[in-house]
Amino acid sequence: MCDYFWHRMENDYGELADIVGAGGRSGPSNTEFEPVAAERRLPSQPPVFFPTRAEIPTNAFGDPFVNLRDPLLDQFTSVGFFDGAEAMVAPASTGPASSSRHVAPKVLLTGEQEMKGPCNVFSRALHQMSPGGRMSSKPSPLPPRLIGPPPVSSGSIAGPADHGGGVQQISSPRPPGIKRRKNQAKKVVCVPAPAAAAAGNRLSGEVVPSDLWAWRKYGQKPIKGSPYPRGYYRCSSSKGCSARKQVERSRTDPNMLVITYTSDHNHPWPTQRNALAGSTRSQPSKTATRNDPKEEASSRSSGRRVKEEIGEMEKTIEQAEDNLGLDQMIHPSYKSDQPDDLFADLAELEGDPMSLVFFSKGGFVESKADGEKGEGASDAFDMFDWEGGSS
DNA sequence: CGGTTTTGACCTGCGC
DNA sequence: GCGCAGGTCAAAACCG
Repeated sequence: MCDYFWHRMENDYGELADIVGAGGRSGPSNTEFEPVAAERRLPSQPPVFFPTRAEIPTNAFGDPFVNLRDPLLDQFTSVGFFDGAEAMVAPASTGPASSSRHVAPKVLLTGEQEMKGPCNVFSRALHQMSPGGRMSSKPSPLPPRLIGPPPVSSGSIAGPADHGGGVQQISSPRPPGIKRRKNQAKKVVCVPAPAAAAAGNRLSGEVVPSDLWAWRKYGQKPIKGSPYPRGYYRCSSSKGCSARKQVERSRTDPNMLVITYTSDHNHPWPTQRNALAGSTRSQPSKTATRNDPKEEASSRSSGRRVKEEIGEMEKTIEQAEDNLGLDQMIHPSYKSDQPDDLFADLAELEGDPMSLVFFSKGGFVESKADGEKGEGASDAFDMFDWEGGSS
């Protein structure tokens, strides 16, 4: 019942807003997922640490990753991380702290390997991952491919072998009823939907996870069997880049976003974020689907609040980025049994630059289970549970 | 002006 | 071959 919670707080708030918002409107209501509680989520000193990109191993896509179970398809697959994630936001604990439980994720590796232990162990495991995505039997100091401007090959970075060779392999058969169009390299990332958006606020869905690359939305489709639409994005950093991603809410847990990356980038990391016109829509366009005016007004209000809070955090983060010469930041690791110790624990982890953030959602998932949220809704989290043994 | 999102239409893979 | 569903295109509108 754990999730990693890397939220990049930048200006492209609208990227996933529609996926999130659409789900919030049509999905089950989760009233406990109120807009971000600023005092809990946004400490005066954001607990962020800044490993250099050279310290993060990457796969053939140039992204850090491990293999996790695809929560949508119930399969193991290579999972990329939001290496471009910047700000992190602690999940709002809706239940009493004493009943909360923070658990580090279980990392499921290709080849039935599993790795248990604290997040720091996980981060070390990342060190040992080969760029091809398989767990190396021998620890290696650093993978050949490093984060940072990746080498640009004449063709794609990954190369043909990466697609055909099953780098992003799936180790279990696809369940019936879910078909896949092509045997295409994919990596799936499961992240919590922003809390405010999960509450059904379309406009407050601006608080969205993002990554280093610049994406342009080119389509959205309703998916059969799912109440949530799927958004289609392609890389807009470079013309001719075939990298794409799909974003949709998890069917098993509407509070989770499932982001599927396909193809690879054929260009270096963008040195500058796309904060261009049109990318920061604060309100839906005239052609956008309109909500109930009341709902919309309320959403706008809460969305504004969240955005203001994010703005403060963003300043600190960007300042840190400048100091370190980074385009983006990587999150630290976190594991705690007491959610209130969150930021204190983060401070203790500062010495480990390879640590990655894993915010457990266990506490409030449990509290939700006591309420209107069914147990089944946390399936996606169970898969990542270190200690629950529920996977 | 150059970027974005939205959205209906069209294309295409897959199962029957 | 047909139909369905997912994926993509492209025009229109929006945004800074």
